[in-house]
Amino acid sequence: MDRKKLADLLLPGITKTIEDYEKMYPERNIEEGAIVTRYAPSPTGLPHIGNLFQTFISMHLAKQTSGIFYLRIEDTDQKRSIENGISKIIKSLNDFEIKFDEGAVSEVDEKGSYGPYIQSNRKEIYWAFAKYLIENDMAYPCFCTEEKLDEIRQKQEKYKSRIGYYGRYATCRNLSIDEIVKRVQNGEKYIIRLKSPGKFDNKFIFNDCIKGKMELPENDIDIIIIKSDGLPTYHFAHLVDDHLMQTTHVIRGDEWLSSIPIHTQLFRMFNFKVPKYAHIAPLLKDDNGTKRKLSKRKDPEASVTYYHEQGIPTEAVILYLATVANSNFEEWMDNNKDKTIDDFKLEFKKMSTSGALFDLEKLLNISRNYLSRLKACEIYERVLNWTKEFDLEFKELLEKYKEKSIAIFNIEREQAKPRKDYSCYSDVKNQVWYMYDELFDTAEKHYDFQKITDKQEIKTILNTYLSNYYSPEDDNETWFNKMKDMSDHLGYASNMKEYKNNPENYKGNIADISNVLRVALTTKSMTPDLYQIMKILGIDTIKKRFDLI
RNA sequence: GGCUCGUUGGUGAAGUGGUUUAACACGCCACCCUCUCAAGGUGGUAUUCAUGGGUUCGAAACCCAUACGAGUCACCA
Repeated sequence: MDRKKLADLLLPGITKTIEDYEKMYPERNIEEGAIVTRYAPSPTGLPHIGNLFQTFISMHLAKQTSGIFYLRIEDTDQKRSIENGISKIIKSLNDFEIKFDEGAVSEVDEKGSYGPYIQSNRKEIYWAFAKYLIENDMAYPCFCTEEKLDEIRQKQEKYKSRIGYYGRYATCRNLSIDEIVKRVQNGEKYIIRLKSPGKFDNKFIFNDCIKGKMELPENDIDIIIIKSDGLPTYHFAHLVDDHLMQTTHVIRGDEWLSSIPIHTQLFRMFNFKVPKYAHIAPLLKDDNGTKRKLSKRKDPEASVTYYHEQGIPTEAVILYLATVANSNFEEWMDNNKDKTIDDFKLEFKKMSTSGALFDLEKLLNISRNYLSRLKACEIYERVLNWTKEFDLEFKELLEKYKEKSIAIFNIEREQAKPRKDYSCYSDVKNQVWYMYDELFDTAEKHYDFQKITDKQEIKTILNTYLSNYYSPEDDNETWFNKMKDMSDHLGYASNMKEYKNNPENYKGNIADISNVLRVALTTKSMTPDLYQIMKILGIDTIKKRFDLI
């Protein structure tokens, strides 16, 4: 029997050849320098923030070079797949404006002419490629059982050799064709291994787009390319898919870096052009002084649903990830206020070679800035949307008092340097609850009076203000002048400088008076502009709240 | 254990041999601003770039060693 027939015996029923597949997928019509890249998750769960980071980078690079960003589903480990995994992945990325030019669009549909994009539908393609290797004596069947492999491993550990199926440990490597045929006909189970031509002592230079030049040993391990379930391993699928789909840049987590010897070897054995690789360092978390990879199980902020629940705008998350990707992004954004993130030129060279600590505080700061630049009505829509899922009580108030709510959100907003009160939608209620009678009346109140705490004096101030000074029609300036007048009248300094020079001449100052009004109305000593708050609350509410003191 | 990568402040980092007495941003602290807070303004916040050697007139940057950290070594991706 010759090798061609042997290949047929091992991987039966395959009619197409590599050449056939090459012809099926025409060369991509893209410009010089365009990046074709992909996100290739296994559908085992929702993406985490690290996946989002990676997809943001990939999509952005593809866009800025007029390239292609596609979604390929790596479901070759069928045990771990979850139900509707594909749709869930697509949806949660869509929330962050991560969109694909081609690839899977649901469990059953896809778009683009380089598919199928779901690996479990590509079995015969992988087999055709594996057959080619067998025919050319570059792959062979391995009959070793799990126990046998265990035995080899133990022996290697005992003699402190490198672990793996290679060299003299690769016992199935030199089986004769006759013997293979015999064992196959006996019904023995087998998998297909690569006959690695590499030598561990040979080094080669690899140039990563992010990590730069490094020296790596050749791969000499006869890795498995087709598993006993007939599906390919990651390494082999990567070769076949990224070749046929004409990926120019493989952008992925740096846990793959050590597989580079295998991957480049595979491409060379087929005489295929090796794609460029960019290995992204992971997002890290400080865990009692040591840094470790952000983990979905241990860290709530690692999961993308966290941002949804907290009401952190997805735009802010992306802005933060952009600054982590290229730290000059923030400065660029500051200097290019008229441009959007899409105009920013992301560079591999500026990406960190070691992982960055994930800084939630910084993210919230970015979020605060982002929200401060939105219009009051936009804030209203977004907060309302968020409450629909997470705070029905507040949702009803927002709907009932739409105009008023927008007015509240507009306090100190339309100015050159707007207030930055909210870092996320879930913050909003805590900041403005006292503006709604329903919430104020039922709240347990802790009045935060500061300097003036004497009940009688407080009452005097409130009554004097209401009967002699307050008028709902006053504009800001009039309102403030009246505050000054009242301060003078009651023996408090209306001029802060004056007060600082001669504090002993006064009972206090205008700030103390303002504090009394502020706290009586809101219970809080720190709020936005008091004039505007009073304007929105209205005379009736003001009276009612003063009466409570 | 083998292989590989990394180590600049509380954080993200800029920086690839000489206006660096280390940019910028977040955080923190102080002060300022005709109401508080926020914002804004001003200033402070690494005598020093993991440690030890070396190269050089000159090093955070180049070389070597050590320490520490990370990744990987599956019929998982």
